[in-house]
Amino acid sequence: MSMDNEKAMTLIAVVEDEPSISEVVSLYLKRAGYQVQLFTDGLAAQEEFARQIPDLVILDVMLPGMDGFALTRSLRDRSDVPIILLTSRREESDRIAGLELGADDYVVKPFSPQELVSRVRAVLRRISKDEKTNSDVQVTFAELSMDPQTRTTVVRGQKISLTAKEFDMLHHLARHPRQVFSRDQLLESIWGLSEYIDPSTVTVHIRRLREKIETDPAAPKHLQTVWGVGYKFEP
Amino acid sequence: MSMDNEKAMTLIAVVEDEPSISEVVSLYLKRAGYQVQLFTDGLAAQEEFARQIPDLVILDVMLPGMDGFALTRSLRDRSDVPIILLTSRREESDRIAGLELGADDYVVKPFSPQELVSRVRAVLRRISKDEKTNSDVQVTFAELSMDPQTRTTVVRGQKISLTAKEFDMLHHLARHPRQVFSRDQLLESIWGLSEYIDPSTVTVHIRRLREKIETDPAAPKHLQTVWGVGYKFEP
DNA sequence: GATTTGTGTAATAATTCGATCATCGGCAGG
DNA sequence: CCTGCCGATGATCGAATTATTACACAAATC
Repeated sequence: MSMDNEKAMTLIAVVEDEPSISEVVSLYLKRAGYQVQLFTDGLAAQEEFARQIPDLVILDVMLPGMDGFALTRSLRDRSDVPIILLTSRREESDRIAGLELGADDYVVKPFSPQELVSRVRAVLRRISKDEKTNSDVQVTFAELSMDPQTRTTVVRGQKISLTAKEFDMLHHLARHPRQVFSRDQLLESIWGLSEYIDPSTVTVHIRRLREKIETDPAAPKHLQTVWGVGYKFEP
Repeated sequence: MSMDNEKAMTLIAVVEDEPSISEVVSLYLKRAGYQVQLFTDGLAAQEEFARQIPDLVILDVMLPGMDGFALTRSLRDRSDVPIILLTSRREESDRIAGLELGADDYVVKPFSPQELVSRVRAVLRRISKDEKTNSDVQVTFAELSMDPQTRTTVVRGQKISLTAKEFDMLHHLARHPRQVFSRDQLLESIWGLSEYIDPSTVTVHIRRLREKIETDPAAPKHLQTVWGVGYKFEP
């Protein structure tokens, strides 16, 4: 899980009166690295929003005090904060009404928390160039540049060829320079959870990458080992 | 295969009535280095859990005796043990229900045993990360700054290298400046409760840290001894 | 279908770490 | 002042972690 600073600073307000739902949602959002603020009724939320507007709002349409639509409208009067609506009805009309009022997305109950998290990511990315999750960002450093579009890699002016996995791994590390990743983290972000791969596989890939990009693979300058923790890319 | 102590000590309970499934699951988990405890019905599992709570529970939703949901609830009442549900239906509602009850992940049958192992690892990693709450807060003082993301430490403008344990310990102390910690407290927060370590080990680590961060290690300015009590970090 | 390339795993070697021990030095109460 | 703790120091040794190499099999290419 990539835990970037931007995310850690991202405050998400959840307005939902059913604790069973808000708890799970809160758990997943926190786990995804966001800060979460919970409200159980619309009026309380509105009061707080008058003080501070969060970076994203998740709103139940049906709320005590002040319903989601009204809150959406009142928020839109004052800001462009991204809004995601939770609707328990499958009514198309709800959807339309919500979107017309300025919501950015909506999720129909019952939903999986994971789906909600990905929508949050999508909206943030769309609205405020949240990028990150994007695997097609170009990386450019003094000695290394990678272009995911063409999947080409240039090291010290020399174009080199990387295999698929090698490219993905180096790209992931280079996109988060200096940040340390454990073998398991790398496995999860590059191979995913759908298959079990032995962590030592990461070790081997790192070694192969070193042979390709380091001037002295035995004393790596860029692909560094952090003992007992993992690996990191040092530009 | 990497056979670390942490894993060798990790006990996973599998509650599943179909032998064909539980056998394979058990085989793969053992191969991945975990200790496995098998149960074929919910009640038996619950009895055992009353005695000893394992490190992770894999639960079939459909069970004789006591179903997965009920067992999840009863477990959650007493502990935060990570739970992974096995569900044979693709029903969204099962997913939601399970997650609302506090399960950490779920796998839909039919699943590959490898995927299950991946998820086990992912859940365990997430949990152990959560436990080290605030373990990724940056600390910044006049003479010391530490960044857990990159695991780098800068003392008086000079980047120094700390080993894993050294970093964890200094970070813990620096995160709570001026607060005194006994050796036992430090052992518990940095090493955890799962293994017994001689308290004098802390002494040795403190000494090594002093050598690395103090201008005069014999007269420490930052890592101070509080006689008969413990140590503290003075900014 | 044969050959080349890519990938994961296993076995083995090389490091690094860190827990413990033994000993020394200093603080405090009698 | 002395003595009984507690902390500091230095060295050592086993264990855990990473590096390296070789190999098997799969997938892609010709």
